[in-house]
Amino acid sequence: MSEERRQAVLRAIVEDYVATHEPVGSKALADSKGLGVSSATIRNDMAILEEEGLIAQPHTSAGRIPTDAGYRSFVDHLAASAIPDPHKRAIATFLSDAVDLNDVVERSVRLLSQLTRQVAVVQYPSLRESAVRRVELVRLGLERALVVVVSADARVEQQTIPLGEATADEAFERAVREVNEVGQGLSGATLATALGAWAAQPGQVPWAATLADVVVGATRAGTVERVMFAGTSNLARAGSGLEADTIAPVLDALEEQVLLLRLLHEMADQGDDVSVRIGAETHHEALRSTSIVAANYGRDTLSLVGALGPTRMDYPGTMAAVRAVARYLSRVVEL
Amino acid sequence: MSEERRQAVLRAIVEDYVATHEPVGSKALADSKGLGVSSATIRNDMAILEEEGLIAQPHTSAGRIPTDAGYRSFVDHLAASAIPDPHKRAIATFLSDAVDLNDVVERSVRLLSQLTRQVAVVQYPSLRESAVRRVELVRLGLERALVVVVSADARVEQQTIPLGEATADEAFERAVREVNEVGQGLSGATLATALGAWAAQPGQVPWAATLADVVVGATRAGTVERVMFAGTSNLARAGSGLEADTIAPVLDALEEQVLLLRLLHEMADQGDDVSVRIGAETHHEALRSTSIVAANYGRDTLSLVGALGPTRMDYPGTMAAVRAVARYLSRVVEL
DNA sequence: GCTGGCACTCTCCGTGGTCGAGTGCCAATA
DNA sequence: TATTGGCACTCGACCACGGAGAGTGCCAGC
Repeated sequence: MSEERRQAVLRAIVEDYVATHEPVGSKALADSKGLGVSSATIRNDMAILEEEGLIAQPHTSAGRIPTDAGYRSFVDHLAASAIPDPHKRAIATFLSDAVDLNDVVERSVRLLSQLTRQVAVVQYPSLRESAVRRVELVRLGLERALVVVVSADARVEQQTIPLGEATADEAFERAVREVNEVGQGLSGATLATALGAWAAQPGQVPWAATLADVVVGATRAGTVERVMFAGTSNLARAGSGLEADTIAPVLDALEEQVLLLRLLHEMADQGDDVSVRIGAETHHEALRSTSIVAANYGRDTLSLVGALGPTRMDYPGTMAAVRAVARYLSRVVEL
Repeated sequence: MSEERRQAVLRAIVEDYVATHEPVGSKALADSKGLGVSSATIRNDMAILEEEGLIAQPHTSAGRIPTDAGYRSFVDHLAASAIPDPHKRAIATFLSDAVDLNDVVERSVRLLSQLTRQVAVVQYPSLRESAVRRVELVRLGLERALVVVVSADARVEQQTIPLGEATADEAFERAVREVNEVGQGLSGATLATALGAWAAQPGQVPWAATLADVVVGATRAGTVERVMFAGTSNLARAGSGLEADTIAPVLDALEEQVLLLRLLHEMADQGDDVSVRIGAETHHEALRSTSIVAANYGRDTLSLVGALGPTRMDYPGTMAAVRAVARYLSRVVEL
């Protein structure tokens, strides 16, 4: 009753079930896979695996299917597999001529959804703290203005602020000029104190403090967090294996980006190369029958890419694709 | 055999079918709705409506369901209904404290999806032609740079350009300064000729023409067209009435924004208050069993908001909600 | 510790029969 | 002429039944 063989049986069950979407029986396993033992032996192993909670039968006298714990064990015993060559080429082609950060993210997410046939998720790279390059103010009506902050690492942030009351043109222009003079090239605490001092000057426009806050906020690390996703149709596609009524909550969870972000962050904190959450491990009711494979890319640990699909997914393939895309994204972003 | 009564019968069929999602028979109609005639009469009317192609029976001896043409007739004979008060209040609350254009769009789309229980779509307001306010260039590595164009009407566009070869810092800075001097405050053809002349000057950096193009492009009308959507889960929700296998193509169509944009534009061109495309009228295979209700908002005809759902949708309600959101959006955008 | 065999238990699927909603048509009526 | 009540008919939905087949657990033998 070798421990090894039982792992092999589990692996075989997972692979077969993922491929066929049908409970797998002892006989079929003994025949097709080259385990070299009879179906009776496999039945014994199955009984033990079931006691350990790794597999289950949907109803008496049906084949077995892996439980969440079973998938977990399967994934944990998985050796990193190579990235298929066609994928490599696809990635290189797809991402090579992106115009824009936005474009890179968009292409990545589409590509990943195609490679994995799952829902792909990419989190926008969040800022490292960076210096102010230029601040622009544009009037919107009498009492509002749009602040545009261009930072040294080529990010653009925009936000509107209330002016409180009508401000004369000269005062308006002067404020813009001064903010640029004071803030340009500064970042972090230095920037905050410099702009704070400026805003506190007597005779300053009343909205100076607000403006200062916005500029400081725009250059701080991690201000903007957005996720983009693609391939939601893969959830609904025939053979995804998700029940019709479980799809709606998943779509909701995706649109509720906050939820997804928190989850991705938790996963990133584990710091592995690629990390996997299976079924209930996501700690979200809506994602109970889905799994997420995620990896971070770039230098900091805040940039994330992942794929989401039914727990019954092709883990090795998905992990390889996520790893590959993460790697290429790193290369592009770290330029 | 009054023409009027037949319309009433059709209306009753549509309303009943939308409510129950089940084929409606002559007896049920005669009983519940106050048509004041017997079921036999209704049967006669139904026979005529069926000849006209407005209703059909899924199989012999079942009730009738409206065809696409039936919905069309129903919608065409519809009087504009009032916007329910709770909706009015919801809209006012939801949109009042938006920070940002992006924020307005995002809130609108979420709101509309909640009000209609359909997929909501909002197209970003596209630019009217506008003047250059400021151009910024940020180096990205040796051979690429990010161009940021802030235009007079507070839009920010960014794009990267190749520099072709390493450019000295002074030349780089000079180019930025000159572009701002030449372009600032100009728009349209004037801007194009001015920047064209500048780029053609002898001794100019090799990427001057590219830069000029980007700046001109960024201020042209209709450069950026994006749609944002929300409520995709409504497609999958129980009782949406869509078959599981028709959902995937719809999700694909949504992600393929180009397709959706073209369709919305066609609808806008009809110029009605609210326009409706039913089933095959969308001219897209994937949207064959869905309908779209759309309206434009703002001054120009390029800004669009709409709701997409199964052909069997609550047209009066959806139309009212779309109209309401469009109206409020107009108010916000036209500030 | 592995294997073959056997009895048992399920689900799946096709059959056949009943039920009832809904129809079309027709003759009678206002 | 339009409407109505009545009647025979059709066809899908539902249910019960039963056989087939896949898969299991257990046990005795190697």
